[in-house]
Amino acid sequence: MESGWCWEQQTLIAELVQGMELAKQLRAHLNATSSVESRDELLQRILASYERALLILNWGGSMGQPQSVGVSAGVPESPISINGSSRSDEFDGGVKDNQGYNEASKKRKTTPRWTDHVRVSPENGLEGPHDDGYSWRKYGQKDILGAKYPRSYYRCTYRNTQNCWATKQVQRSDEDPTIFEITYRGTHTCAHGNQSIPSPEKQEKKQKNTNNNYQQQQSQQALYNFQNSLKVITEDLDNKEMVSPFSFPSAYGCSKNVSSYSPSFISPATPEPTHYSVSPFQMNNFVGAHNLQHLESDFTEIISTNTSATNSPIVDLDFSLDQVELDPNFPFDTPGFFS
DNA sequence: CAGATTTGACCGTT
DNA sequence: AACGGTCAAATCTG
Repeated sequence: MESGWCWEQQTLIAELVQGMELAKQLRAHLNATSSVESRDELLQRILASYERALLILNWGGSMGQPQSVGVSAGVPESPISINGSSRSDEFDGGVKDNQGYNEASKKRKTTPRWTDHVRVSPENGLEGPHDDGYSWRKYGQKDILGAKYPRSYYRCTYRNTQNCWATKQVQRSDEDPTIFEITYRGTHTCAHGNQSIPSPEKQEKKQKNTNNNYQQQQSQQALYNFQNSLKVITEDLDNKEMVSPFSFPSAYGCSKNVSSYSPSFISPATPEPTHYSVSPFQMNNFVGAHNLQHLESDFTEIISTNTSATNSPIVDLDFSLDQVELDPNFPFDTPGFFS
């Protein structure tokens, strides 16, 4: 934690360089008779790479706030990403009592939180929020004041077995019942969730229909289709940090604290605002879930929707955000940085 | 029978 | 005191 920036610099450079390389590859593909898939993949990887780079810059630079946001959001489950729904980060956490005293007791308060809005199209036969690739277990439901529909509370199925404290709340929109507002809290530290990436939602669905078979098989295809069917609701992004809720990159790590969890994967982001995790795989994989429809969107949106990296095994590298600051001397002129 | 869901009670925060 | 979030016993499901 102490010497975090160095790593960030390296990561930033690495991300940008990677993006450049991928762009070159894509260019080559444009001439060749490569498949659309390969181009898409390259494209997504490029976007992901730049997104991570921006995240780094954003963190460092701005307002010096604990942008837990991004991180946290990062990946936990970013359903969003999958469908590209918007993520309105509202982390409540951090700043205030981020001093880090009693972690346990303040866990809730400091846990980053972000909200996704997912619209389910009737034609898809999906009645609830899509599945975000993780396994959730409902632990409560409550009628919320002023809300027409009750709010459902879910926690990771592996809370006990893998000490995964990710939770989410699902609330159906009053105005448009086809829209579900999903608020995620904490990030997954469990190893699951990846496998079944995007399957049509299952949790809410369970309550209504019961067919959750197709999870894994059609994951990819389903994901793609599902994405297109979901409507992204973007709420005043202006107010949001440009930080992507999701994952990111690699590097933050100058800090050593490599996760306290034993497994080789860990969550993309820990509940503590000052923690960030990094997944080596995310660098290359998470993009998969990103979707094309964002291509036309603006930068902000792209950034805010990222996601899915939820799947890959993750290495949790904790580090303190407080350490992250944009270094005025950052070597942007590093060779190869922009070429 | 194990695991998931339901639901009223309990607790912390505001 | 009200509200939101979580717990946990009862119940359901495969």
